[in-house]
Amino acid sequence: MRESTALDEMICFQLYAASRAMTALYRPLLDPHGVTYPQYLVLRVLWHDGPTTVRDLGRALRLDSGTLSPLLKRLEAQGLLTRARGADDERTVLVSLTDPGQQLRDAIGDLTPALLCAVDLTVDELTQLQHLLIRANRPGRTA
Amino acid sequence: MRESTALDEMICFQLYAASRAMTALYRPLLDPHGVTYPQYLVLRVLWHDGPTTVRDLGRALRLDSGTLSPLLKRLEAQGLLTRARGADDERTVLVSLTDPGQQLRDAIGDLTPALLCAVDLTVDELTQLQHLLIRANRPGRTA
DNA sequence: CCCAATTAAGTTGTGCACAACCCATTGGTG
DNA sequence: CACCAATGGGTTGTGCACAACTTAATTGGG
Repeated sequence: MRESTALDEMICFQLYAASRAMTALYRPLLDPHGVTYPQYLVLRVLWHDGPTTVRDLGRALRLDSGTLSPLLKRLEAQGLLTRARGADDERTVLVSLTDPGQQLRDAIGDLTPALLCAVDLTVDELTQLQHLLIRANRPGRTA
Repeated sequence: MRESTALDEMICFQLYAASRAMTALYRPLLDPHGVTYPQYLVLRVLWHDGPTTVRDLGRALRLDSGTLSPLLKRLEAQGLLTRARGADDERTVLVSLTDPGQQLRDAIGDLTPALLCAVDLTVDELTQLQHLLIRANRPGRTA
């Protein structure tokens, strides 16, 4: 049967499908607040770390400026954050939350319970999955 | 520290990051053949199952016609497949591989080895990950 | 000091993902 | 037969992801 249902292919498809299913779970929870899942991830970094450069946001989320620039522009247009050129280094742009951006943290609240009950996994299995994914995200030999 | 690095959030981000990292691994392998990762998934279904309706492709890949229609149109423009309205049911469209589409299977070959050595996981861990993802893709209580 | 290489953001173009819609065909049911 | 809900596929609009490129600022070496 050749490689029709080979191991790696299955894992890769499951990963791809699970990632899309996960954002689909977040959608109805975030939609009322007017933000998407990637936007929510950016906000989480800002809630946790305070004002952050575009470069550091990119490092944290593994996204480049081609993705972040328009995304941040949309969040800025919503009044959730501001962007300002760095004083010391004019190349950098520092992203800071506005008051509405800060308040959104409490408005959205903790999404954990809603998500946990939507997945058929125990807490142990989730922890296991998390550790495997973290290791999977740390590639071995890129060459 | 509130829910700044909560369990579910970490897993969801790891899933999101791992999925993107995975398609990034496929990109250089598929690029020379002129297909993307989602296009490759469609081809795999066709290689495995033969002519398939758009509806069944959507069920297999968990994608709707809004995603599949333009994707299939691009594969058709490349001469890799053809689309034809069903004879019995005029609503359905049957997707069939052309000869070049069939030959691409051998041209691309088995990508497993290249992918395995790019991930820092043992075969056992990959199997474990696969089973967890399969269960994660089977949601518990949607309501 | 000056210039080349590097870095930080942004822009452009392509393709995926999905919601919201449209339309034609189908398969009942009255 | 007439009607009507359901189904299959397509289109439109928005946003994400990324490659490739551009521009401006910075840094380091001669």
